[in-house]
Amino acid sequence: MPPRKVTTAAIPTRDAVFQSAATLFSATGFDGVSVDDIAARAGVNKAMIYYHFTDKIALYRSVVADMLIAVGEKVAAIADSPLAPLEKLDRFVEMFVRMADARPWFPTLMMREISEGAPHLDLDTLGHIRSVFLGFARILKEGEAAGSFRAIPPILAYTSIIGPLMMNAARERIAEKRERQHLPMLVQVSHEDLIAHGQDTARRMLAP
Amino acid sequence: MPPRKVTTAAIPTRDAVFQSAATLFSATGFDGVSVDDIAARAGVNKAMIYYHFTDKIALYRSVVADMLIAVGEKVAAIADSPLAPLEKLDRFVEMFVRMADARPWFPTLMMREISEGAPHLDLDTLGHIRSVFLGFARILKEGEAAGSFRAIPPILAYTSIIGPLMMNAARERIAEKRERQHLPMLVQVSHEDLIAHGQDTARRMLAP
DNA sequence: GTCTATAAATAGATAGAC
DNA sequence: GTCTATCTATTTATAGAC
Repeated sequence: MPPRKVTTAAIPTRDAVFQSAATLFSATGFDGVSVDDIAARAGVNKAMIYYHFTDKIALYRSVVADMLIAVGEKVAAIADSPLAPLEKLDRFVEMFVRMADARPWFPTLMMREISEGAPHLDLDTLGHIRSVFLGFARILKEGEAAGSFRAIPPILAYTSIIGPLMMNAARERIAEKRERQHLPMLVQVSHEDLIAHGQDTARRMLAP
Repeated sequence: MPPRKVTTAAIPTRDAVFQSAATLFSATGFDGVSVDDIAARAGVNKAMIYYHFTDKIALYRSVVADMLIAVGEKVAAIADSPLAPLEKLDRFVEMFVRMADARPWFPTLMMREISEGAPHLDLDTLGHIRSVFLGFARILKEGEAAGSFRAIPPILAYTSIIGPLMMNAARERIAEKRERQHLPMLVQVSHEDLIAHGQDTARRMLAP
């Protein structure tokens, strides 16, 4: 199956709006961003947003769906691969950190939606979220059956792994912001260290 | 030192506003709540909010400060206690879950602030956040010196422990919301299970 | 596809009577 | 301390010219 793309790659104005929206929504959330802000940052006229997208919430959902579909496909690919469960676990952690690096708005945006009870997401989008979790749960189940992992409620294992990764990614966004504002820096953690720590913690948590 | 209280216990209107604000801000964030909403839920007139608090952001900050000061004091008490480092770690996890139970808005509100880069918090409030972290770091350092814990960057240990706890607390709020809306329920995790899991994961992560 | 202008609703905040 | 009424600014969204 070819990777599904929500953003079609040849509509410059639409893409500019999409990128601007993704950045701004992640920085201040759905209510914290005005359509004027998005248009200004994209360098396009506000009316163009309503031409290319239905309305503000549709634009927001397309940003979220784009991320979730991409992550869901990667998780499924890892779960379906012929790797050993322990290796799949490592790949899952690494994939998550890399994804957050490639789409810096992903962790902050998801953290906010989770903390709000996902009021801006429709059932389709919630289905994408569930797909990511189900892919992870498959890895867990396989490892448990193989005796590589001990039995843990999947939701606890899931939040224990992605919770820290999301918080650290969000911290990174804060650090960038502080740098721009010339405030005292926070302690920085490299992506390699974060991956190694996440993998190590996950393995320790799931060791029989 | 007696526990400092931000809410003075004998001003009914002010307290009603405070409680209403705490609930609503945690549900939809600073921008997602209108002063009208807060007044309506508190059953008081909107003008009273501006009488008892300076403005919307001052009200928000007093809600956040109230939570952070309480948590900071509890962490400091644990760090200062004569317990062994491993016991302190257990107490820290338990305290965090109980606090989230007593103040259901705390984890969601903090998750949102973190994910937004804390744009609504002043330096005083950020200092309270830092106090909580520093209390935890003291426990970590003591355990490291005693040979009970291996060396881990404190910020990684911190996010690895509170990240999952916050995500699960936020999940609980979502579950309540779905129940009210008669949607299919999410898997529930009891507080006791959550505490046990958090303690176990923390011990495994820090084992030498 | 892109722009200007504007409608319609809602937000935070305050003045002033009681 | 509490309420009514209102001011001002901002927001989402659209109509219509080009």
